[in-house]
Amino acid sequence: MMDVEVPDILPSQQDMELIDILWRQDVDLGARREVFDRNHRQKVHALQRRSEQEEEKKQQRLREEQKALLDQLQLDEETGEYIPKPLAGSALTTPPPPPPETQATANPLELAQNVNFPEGDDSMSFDECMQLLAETFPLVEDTSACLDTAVPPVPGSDTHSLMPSKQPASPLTSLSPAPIIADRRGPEMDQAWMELWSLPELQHCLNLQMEDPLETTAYLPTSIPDVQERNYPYYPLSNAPNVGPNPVEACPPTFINTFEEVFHDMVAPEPMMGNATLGPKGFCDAFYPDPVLCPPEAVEANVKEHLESSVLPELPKKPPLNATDAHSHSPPGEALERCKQEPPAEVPDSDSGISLNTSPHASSPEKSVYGDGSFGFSDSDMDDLDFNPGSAESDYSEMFSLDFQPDDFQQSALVLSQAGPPEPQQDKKPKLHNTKPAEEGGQSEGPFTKDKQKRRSEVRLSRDEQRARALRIPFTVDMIINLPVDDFNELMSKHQLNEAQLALVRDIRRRGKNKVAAQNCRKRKMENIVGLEYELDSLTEEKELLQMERSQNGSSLRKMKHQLSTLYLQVFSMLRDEEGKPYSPSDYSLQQTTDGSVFLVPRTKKTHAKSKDHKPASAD
DNA sequence: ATCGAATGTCATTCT
DNA sequence: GTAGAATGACATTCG
Repeated sequence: MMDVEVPDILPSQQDMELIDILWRQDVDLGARREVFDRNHRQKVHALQRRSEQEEEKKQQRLREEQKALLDQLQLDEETGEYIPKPLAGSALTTPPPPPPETQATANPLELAQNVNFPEGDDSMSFDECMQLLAETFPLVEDTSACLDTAVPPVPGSDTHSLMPSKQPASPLTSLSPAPIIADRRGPEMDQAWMELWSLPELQHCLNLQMEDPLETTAYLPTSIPDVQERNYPYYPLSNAPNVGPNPVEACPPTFINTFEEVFHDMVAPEPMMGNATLGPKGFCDAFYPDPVLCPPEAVEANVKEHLESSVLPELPKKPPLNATDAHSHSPPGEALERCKQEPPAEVPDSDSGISLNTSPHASSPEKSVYGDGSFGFSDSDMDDLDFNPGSAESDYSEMFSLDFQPDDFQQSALVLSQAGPPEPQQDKKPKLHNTKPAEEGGQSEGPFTKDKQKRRSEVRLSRDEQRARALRIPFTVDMIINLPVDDFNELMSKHQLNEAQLALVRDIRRRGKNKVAAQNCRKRKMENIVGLEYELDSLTEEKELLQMERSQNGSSLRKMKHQLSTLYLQVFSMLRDEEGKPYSPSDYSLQQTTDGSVFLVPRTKKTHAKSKDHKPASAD
């Protein structure tokens, strides 16, 4: 890349005089001498020679860079967004997108700072530069604010510390020529930029970038603020804050000359694709970092241009009022807000009507026009509507005329959030088809692959919505399903619905209620299963406890029996008859009555013993 | 291609 | 008798 290191060997006096002569010529050409010191002049000289030698190299490299910039966009299939590809080793590799605006605004400053200047020699010129900025741009105060993103605010003469002379020459300097080139104002440059922006390739890239302008800002060429500041009087100078220290004063003229040559080479034969990665939002962000300062005409013009070039060709029959119109006819401030808030490419065929159930009232033109049109159609839904003659919607539609327009359709507009306002018959089909290209393009499907379940349930619901729309039923499905029977009947009586509509409404109500009932039933079933499982567990535990207790009782019983038998024999051995002989345990047994008395009963003659030997045992 | 889970829908019965 | 709830059975979708 550009070798801007100062050679260690100081030039001779003769060389310095020669360089001085050359330098005066440069001064006569408009360059400011105080910016440069002797080393700079030496660098200038060396760089001039190198630039001549490497001119061909640079051209080739720049072409490759342009190609690489085009390849920097990678479609994230998961989110459907274009995200930057990490380009390891490439000088154009920019920091990760997350705060794009910050990066975009900080880059010019970094570019200016990355130029390797001897510290201290440029402090004066930098102060002058800042002073010039302050005099030129009324909003120069914001410059410090912008600088805050990269370096701490340094007031007054301390601004020279902003020049990070310690930093090596950044490859960005050589690979981002535009910021420096743009500093060379002039009609030829204006013309070059005008031609650049009018190139079809650039517009094509703009269209691509409009798919996700938010990400695009990460690719904003660092030159954009300078470009719009200097070459487009159309844009106000209010964006000067993003410029930071004016590179034209902070940069050696050889840099400028070199890049100007390169720039001309780039602009003339082929478009500078590096800058072409601007989408409308990136366009707006780059040129008008402050939303208030962004001229809505610029946003509107770019949005229009994009929509006309990329979106509208896919909409053979544009609805009477589409998002483009809404944007175009809305106040400029709103247009800007939309420019910043929503990707324009998603507006016409956005499948985000997913949340139709959540907002019953259309609050914006986009919602009323497109939100109800998409209904979160899935491909299967589209097939049902368009290619499946046996589908319910088709049945209803074919059996009865779809020209039904309730008398109080306008009155019931408040309940048409889901069904949407009545549309002319011819608008339905094209609108349904319009949802296809975006889905097939993978742009709108990606984000929804994460939420398939939710999407699916809404798709289910949308089938009845489609049918209701097909028959021009002036109620929302929610109303049809959830209204109490009295209110529902009252609503039915208010509107003169034909037989098919009534049947559909009742079917919708039945299905809706049955759906809820099925959900409740399954929920109950699951709860029952869970409860039974819990009960089974508790019963199993109780059974184990009882078994344990039983075994303990058994062992205890055995122990007591053993003790009892021992005691029995002990007692029995103490008994003596009249002759003093012990009783035989095989012939007699001890029995105890309820009152506690113990009797000796002969075993063989139990029946008689009770009546005959009622004598208490003489236990000693 | 197959399987299982989740969900929607229909038919039937019960309240 | 009707509407709604409950539920089994089947279909559909999707991972």
